[in-house]
Amino acid sequence: MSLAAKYSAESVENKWYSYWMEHGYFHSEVDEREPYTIVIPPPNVTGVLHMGHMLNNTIQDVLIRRARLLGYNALWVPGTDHASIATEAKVVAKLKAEGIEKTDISREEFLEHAWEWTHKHGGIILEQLKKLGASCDWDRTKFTMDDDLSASVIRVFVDLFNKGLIYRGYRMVNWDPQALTTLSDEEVIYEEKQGSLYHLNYKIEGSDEYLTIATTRPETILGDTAICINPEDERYTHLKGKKAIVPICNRVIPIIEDEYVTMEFGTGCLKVTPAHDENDKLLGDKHQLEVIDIFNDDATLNSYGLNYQGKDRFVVRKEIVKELKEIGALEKVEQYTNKVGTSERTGAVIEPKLSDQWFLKMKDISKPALEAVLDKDINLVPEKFINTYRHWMENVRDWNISRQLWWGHQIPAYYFGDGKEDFVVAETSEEALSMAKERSGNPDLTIENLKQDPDVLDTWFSSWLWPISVFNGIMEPDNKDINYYYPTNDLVTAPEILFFWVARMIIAGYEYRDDKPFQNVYLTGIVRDKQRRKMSKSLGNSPDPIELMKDYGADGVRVGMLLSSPAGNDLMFDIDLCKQGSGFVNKIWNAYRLIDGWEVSSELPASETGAVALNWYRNKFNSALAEIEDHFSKYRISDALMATYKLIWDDFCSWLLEMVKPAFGQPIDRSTYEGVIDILENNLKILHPFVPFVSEEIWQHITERTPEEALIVASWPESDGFDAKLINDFNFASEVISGIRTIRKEKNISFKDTIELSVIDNEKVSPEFDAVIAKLGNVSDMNYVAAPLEGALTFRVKSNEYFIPVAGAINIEEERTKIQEELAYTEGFLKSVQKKLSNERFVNNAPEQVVQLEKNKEADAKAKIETLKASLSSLQ
RNA sequence: GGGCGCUUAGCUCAGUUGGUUCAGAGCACCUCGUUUACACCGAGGGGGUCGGGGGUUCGAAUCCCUCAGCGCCCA
Repeated sequence: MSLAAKYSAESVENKWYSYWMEHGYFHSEVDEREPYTIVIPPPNVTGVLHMGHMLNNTIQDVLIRRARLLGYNALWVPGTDHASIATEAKVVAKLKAEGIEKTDISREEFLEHAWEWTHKHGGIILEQLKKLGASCDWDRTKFTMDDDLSASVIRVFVDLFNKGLIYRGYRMVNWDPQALTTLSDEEVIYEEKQGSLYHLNYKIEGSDEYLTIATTRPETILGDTAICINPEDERYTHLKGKKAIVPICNRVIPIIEDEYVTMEFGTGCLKVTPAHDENDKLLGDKHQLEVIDIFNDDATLNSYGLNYQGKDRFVVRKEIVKELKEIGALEKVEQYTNKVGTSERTGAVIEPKLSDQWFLKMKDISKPALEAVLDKDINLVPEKFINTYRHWMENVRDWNISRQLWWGHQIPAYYFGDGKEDFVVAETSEEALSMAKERSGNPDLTIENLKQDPDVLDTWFSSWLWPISVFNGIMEPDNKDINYYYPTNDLVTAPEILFFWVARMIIAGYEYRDDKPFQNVYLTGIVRDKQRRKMSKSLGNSPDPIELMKDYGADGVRVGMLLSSPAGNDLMFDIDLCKQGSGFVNKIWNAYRLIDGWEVSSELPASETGAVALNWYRNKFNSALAEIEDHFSKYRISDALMATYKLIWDDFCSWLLEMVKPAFGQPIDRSTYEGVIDILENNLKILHPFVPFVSEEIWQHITERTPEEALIVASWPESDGFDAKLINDFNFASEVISGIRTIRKEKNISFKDTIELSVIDNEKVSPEFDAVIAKLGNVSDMNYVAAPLEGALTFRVKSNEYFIPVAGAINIEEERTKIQEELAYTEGFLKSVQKKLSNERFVNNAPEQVVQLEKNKEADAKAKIETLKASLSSLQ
């Protein structure tokens, strides 16, 4: 049966993925082997695969497949995240399209819709990962809102509350007026926006004088409760202790003094609006100022907005400026660029807002997590992220964990009265009831009297438990899975969520397991397009991964993704890389086609050239394997791939196969053939993590295999060392072959015509590869000679000189020029080496090795010069 | 404003504590070749004063200073 000249990816991929699934190779159970575990960074349940997923899941699959081959009990746990705000936004939008407002339905009804949506779209992304070849243990697929994971979240909340680490606070938070929820600091994106700086005049009470303040937000003057000046500012000394009148609302407010005010900025006068600016709030607290919130939750103005009540903040900004101008309170307007916080999810401009929220105290709980990374108990790859991590952890702020949403884990706090402190925290409502009875002293309380806090927890408050909760390690802290698989080995994720997620998982790990959640964190780059733009839906610059895999095959895309993705560096995605990937797959395929097409003869004696070639490749393979292992140990996945790529393409295909290839129409001897198959099998093993499909296809095509013999569960080849001299000798031979090829090309000697080759062997090279030289150079006779051959073309490798006699006259002038150029160059080189060697300080200070190397260079150059000179004189 | 990092061939990047083949790879490019696995091919080739300047050293892409440009994080 002859194989197709082009590898057909799609049918092969489906065939082997099903085969792997059927035989349960991805599934892991606790056994006596050493575990190797990865938990997937759970993608949003309703998301679809994008290039970032492609990259980090390809890396994870490479790691897990290699671990499987290395004999570990490899487990890759897949799953999805409920993505509170993102999913809720999608459901709200969907309902809206159907004419249903979230505000018109009950929480229960809304959640029904949300679950329906989740069941419909959830898992699409996991199906897409299968196309990529991801060898996850799908029997263990988890979702952050599964019953056991939800129970874990609630238990942790209650526990932290009981430890006094969770508190309720009236704090300034980032409010998204569109989603009507708070956001964590990390969910706020600061964008530079062109705005205006308005200079406004405030009348001084009891005088005709004015003072001028500068603000970017004139609508907030209605919430002003003070003017602040710097006590050192001599311009305003006379205003100390006086009062100012806010324009429009005519509120009389004190003029306070604080060093906080920068005298150089604006006018040196600051309006203080404690309800709408974090710094103003601090000032307000310090000076005990009144707090006036002028906004409704959707950022329209409330009754403090007077005639602007009910209008949106940006509308009011325009209108109020107009009114201020009319009443003469607008001094001037300047162009001003400032950074405005916007919501990562909705894009709305964030409004600082004071409200009751739940917080987690971070300072003490995060200490072990900081130390773990600084002490290298946990390795960040690349290391440059350690600094960033430390900076964040040393300045960590309390974590606002409540969100005004419905989709997520509802906060297990139950209110039994109207007072701010009239609540209890418990895992169940029954428990809450008995606690509430005790707290209130009212034994007649019923479940109906309890009102659970309507907020849900920040999504990250469930995903920070992920490496523990997927093994149910919170609810059953001593179960055999958590004891065996935890801590996990490698985490592969994007640097953008180093703090959101990675740092918090580390914190939770030490708090709940007293151990790190993972040993190594591999931070991938961000996938960008050729113009360095981040790939995004809105830009439409992101290729559809599924389409890519159709065009280039999953293996091709995997190789394409990995070819240029050093850890932590952004990767400029270029579709040509996938082309290169599928080209590589095709190359592997065709190498096998060649071997598969050979007729094998048991009668033929073992070929000597074949034996030499096989021996060389085994050594070369071992040396490459050592290099590949080294790259893997440093998480240099793309370098490991490139080393594999070159080994297969250059050494295996271009050299080995050409060396052992039988003449046209001739069979190959069995011994050589078996050697090639053995080598091919080892190649497939090291290829498998990168290109699982084509490697399994070929592996299974070589011979009939039982399920236990599948490539996916084969053994990673073991290196038994290599002979460096042998590899060097081969390199020398390959230079000779290159020399022959160059001459053939220069002189237009067809490869079909045999040549004779004579050599003056000054280097005393091992003749081991002479047969190889003869074969690949199409040399009929190879002679060792003592004197130059006259009338022959020449080339040199080191101090060896090679002669190829040709019919017809040699252009002596041309040959002389060529040799003279080589001579001039070598003499120049010798001079520079000798200069170095005659420098006493070099000889005395440099390590012996380095000096010896220079001496070797000198000797080599001298030998070569002699050869060249001899050639020249023979050309006289 | 504070912190971190980057700048090496046309592009994307290696270059490990300063010292092995006058600085490497892949891609791209140029030339030649349809030789019986593969044109998603083969053989060969060109291309960098390692961002600029200064310093330390026998020796610097590598260490130090400085200037310029770019990026990221935090405020």
